[in-house]
Amino acid sequence: MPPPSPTSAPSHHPSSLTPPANRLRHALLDMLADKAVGHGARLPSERQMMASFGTTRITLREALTQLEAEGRIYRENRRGWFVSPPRLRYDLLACLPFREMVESQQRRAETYVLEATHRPASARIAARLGIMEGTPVYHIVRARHVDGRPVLYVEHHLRTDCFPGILEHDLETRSLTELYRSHYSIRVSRVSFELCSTVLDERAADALRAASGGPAQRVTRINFDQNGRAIDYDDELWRHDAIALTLSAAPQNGA
Amino acid sequence: MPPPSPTSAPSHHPSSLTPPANRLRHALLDMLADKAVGHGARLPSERQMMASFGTTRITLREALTQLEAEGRIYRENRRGWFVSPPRLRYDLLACLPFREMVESQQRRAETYVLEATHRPASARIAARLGIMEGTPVYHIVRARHVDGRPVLYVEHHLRTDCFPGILEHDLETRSLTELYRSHYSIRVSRVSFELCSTVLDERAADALRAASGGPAQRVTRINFDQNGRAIDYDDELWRHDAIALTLSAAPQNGA
DNA sequence: AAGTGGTCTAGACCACTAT
DNA sequence: TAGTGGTCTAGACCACTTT
Repeated sequence: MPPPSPTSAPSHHPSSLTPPANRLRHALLDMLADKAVGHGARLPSERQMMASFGTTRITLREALTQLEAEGRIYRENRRGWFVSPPRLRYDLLACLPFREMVESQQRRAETYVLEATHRPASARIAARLGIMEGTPVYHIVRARHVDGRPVLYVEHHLRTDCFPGILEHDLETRSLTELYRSHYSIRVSRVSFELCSTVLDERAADALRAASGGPAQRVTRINFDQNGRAIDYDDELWRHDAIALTLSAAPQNGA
Repeated sequence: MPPPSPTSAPSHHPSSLTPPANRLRHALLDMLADKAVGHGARLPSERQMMASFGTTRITLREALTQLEAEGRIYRENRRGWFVSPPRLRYDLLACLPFREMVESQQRRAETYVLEATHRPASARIAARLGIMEGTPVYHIVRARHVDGRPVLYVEHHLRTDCFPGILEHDLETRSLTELYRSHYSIRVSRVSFELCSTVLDERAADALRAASGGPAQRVTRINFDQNGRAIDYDDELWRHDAIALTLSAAPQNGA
């Protein structure tokens, strides 16, 4: 690879066909692949990379942002750039508790409760749960880590009439669906998802040590019990490079 | 916090508490909401906005890129910025043909065939179809538009032994699954998805009048017939602001 | 031909993290 | 306190789209 020609006299280097940003991207890809930069490893500082690749901050950052969008690297707010670990596979219909899902893939799970209160249901939440606006619902907010990296910010909204006193339980260790079954005799018999790609809002970004506005995958989910009643509504925001959603089922068309 | 006095005498405007980029974002949001800028409407040119908001090109572009990531606006390559129409709802298990899905939401569908050939299966494709690497497969590439906007780039890979001569049919008007049934007596009885957020590669970007590297939602799909045999493998790249994936089913856990 | 977005240069200051 | 990423300024040239 040619030395990063210093400012003047770029002369006749062979590889100067591709524009700088793209060359930069490939150079970075080489760095990710060739070296022993394992998953989660930190990249050199931007100023170091700037110097070693001979570019501007802005151009470098564009290349980094591109790789971030591709899901190959990620950043922690004001802390630097890191190599993305392989995506966690999230089987939507397996409905495994988070810990089991993570551990079955030989990875380590942690959960932190950020909030566990009740509050009146907003219009949106009430609509999804089929209750009156203003009815109290339990509001549980958690951050979940994989191998020490915070990747998921969830807000759960539970019908209080279904789960009286559920906030008293240990919500960092136990799975909600397991509590539903063991303490309230409620089983989830149908789930309804909506998925779309967005960005992290400030609260989520905060919990994930990310920059607000970073790329995210939203997974919202409504759980129904054996009587077809909506019992809770979850709003999940994942760091977009951290998961691959999977799904296998029979199609439901009448044809 | 001292007002971020922008160079020359902007005087004493009240809203100078928030940093410029965020103020800009809100100003743009106002523009999207307040005015009669309907879905698909074009935004003013960057230089115009630069002037009217009193910022730099780079700062402006950052705000625009942010709104793009949020799915509120999108860009067409070198043509400008546009207001995103509402997301198309894509029910993964309904398995409706594209045209029906779109038209049932009161929108207009168009399909263009970009390629219809056969070629030896790559290792990845062979693995997904359960065939030997190098076995020929049909390769169909299509671009699909909603209300005149290209939003989906798909590559289909079909087992040639299942669908001899399928390339002779009209692939712009007819749905593949309908052809499977009517001409080959093959029904899709199971589907398997993998979803993740990525970026548009050059070919997809080209077909979607987008910039390569723009945000995208990948949906890959394997269809199985009534005998459990993988019959085709689709790789879909959507403009990420164009869809919301939905899904409703019974969970599959044994518990 | 004019105007647009895409890309790039060469700096700067600030808030925050790490030491 | 030194170094980091986050943000911003003030320009420039090019390829492409549109008129």
